[in-house]
Amino acid sequence: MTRPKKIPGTTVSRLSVYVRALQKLRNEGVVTTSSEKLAEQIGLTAAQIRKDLAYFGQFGVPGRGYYVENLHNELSMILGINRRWEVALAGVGHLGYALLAYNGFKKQGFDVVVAFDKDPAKIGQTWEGVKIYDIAEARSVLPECGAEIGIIAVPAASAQEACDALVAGGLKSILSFAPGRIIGPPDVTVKRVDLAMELEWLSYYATNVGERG
Amino acid sequence: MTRPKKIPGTTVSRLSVYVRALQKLRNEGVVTTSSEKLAEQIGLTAAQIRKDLAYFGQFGVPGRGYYVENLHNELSMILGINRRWEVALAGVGHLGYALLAYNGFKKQGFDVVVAFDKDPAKIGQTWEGVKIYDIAEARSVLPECGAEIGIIAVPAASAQEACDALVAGGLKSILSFAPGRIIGPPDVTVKRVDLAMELEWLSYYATNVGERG
DNA sequence: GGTTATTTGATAACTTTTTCACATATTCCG
DNA sequence: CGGAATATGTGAAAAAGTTATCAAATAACC
Repeated sequence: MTRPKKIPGTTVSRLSVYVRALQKLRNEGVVTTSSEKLAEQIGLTAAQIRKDLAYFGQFGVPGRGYYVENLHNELSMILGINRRWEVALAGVGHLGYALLAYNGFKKQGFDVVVAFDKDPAKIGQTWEGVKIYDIAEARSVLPECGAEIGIIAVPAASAQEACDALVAGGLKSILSFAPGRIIGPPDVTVKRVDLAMELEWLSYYATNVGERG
Repeated sequence: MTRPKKIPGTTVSRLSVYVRALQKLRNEGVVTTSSEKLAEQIGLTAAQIRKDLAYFGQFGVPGRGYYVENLHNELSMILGINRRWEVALAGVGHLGYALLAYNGFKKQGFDVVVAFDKDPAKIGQTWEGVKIYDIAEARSVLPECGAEIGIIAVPAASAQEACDALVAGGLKSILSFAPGRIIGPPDVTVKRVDLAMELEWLSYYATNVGERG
């Protein structure tokens, strides 16, 4: 019903930014804002914001702007973050543990409820209230614990295996921190974050000064 | 000299992907490849790859393709990763420690050589061979240790302060993992990675099934 | 050594995304 | 209650980015 046109991925990304900005305003007790003010707060253009919102409906009041609380609720609903998401974590190395303990996830409604690893020394333990299972058990464990999103934080060499295991457990949304390509079935969304690549981006702009900044 | 046109950011991002793919081929002993083969390996179109490369020069041989080693070297040079980068880390919490210990950075030539924190219990210690200083000392410590890139892994509330400290120490390239906007001087490049936002992206596509995947 | 098969690099066509501009709707204020 | 001010939503224009096409260049083969 809320899908008359195809939504650009860039718009979806910005939706998160809008929600954050609105969260901040809401905490500060601000009742209304405008595309102009939001744009300045975020560092975008007002037209961009209005265009993005227009994909999903009409949320503003001409002459007045947007009601912060209302817009925040609407966008949260669109993003699907007006609820709690249970998350499964594959890989409890340094990075995995950091993600397990990361408050930013909980704060946004993402709860790691189960973890997997290959290391026998870790399997069976409970870290930060989260029990660690053998990744080979993902298929049987996952359906019971309600997790819908998976995070892969294993070394590149095991990433595809971890992905396969999570998919076998029924997950359809996966965020991978492993370098390298991971291939899943067409009905599974895999999003990658490559930390080293982000640094390479900086390296480029530091090397070719003047291109930007 | 290698800057006749303005390079799209998307192209720069893909450059990293190309370098990774070429690294892999090189390790496998492959001598030549083609835009077609690379495209299939990566999951792009051949035209896209040729277009991207065309921004920087001519690297291929008609009728033959690209010499893997040569192209890898050329692109590494363009990205500025044909050298070692020394990195300063602000924030040695869970995430900071994970980044400190992350092998993926070292593998790509990024070396964390110094760390900062506010916690008196950590200041003065050495973790993973990296000494931890008071963030307030960044201004004096940084110029001596040669770091050119900074990574911010502190809570959102301290992020701007950490950024200011790194900038005061002379850094011009900063990667921030803190949620929220960070503002630096115009000559400083700040790149953000917001982990929770990546999950929200998944949340959107999981909620609005059919939009993608 | 010439002919055929490849594959590039460049240009053109197309698509997507962003910006602009304004008519329209609503509030605010006297 | 009416007029001025404000800010939305949208259609059109501009810009950016992607895909398709093809002539030119090189290599492989006979």
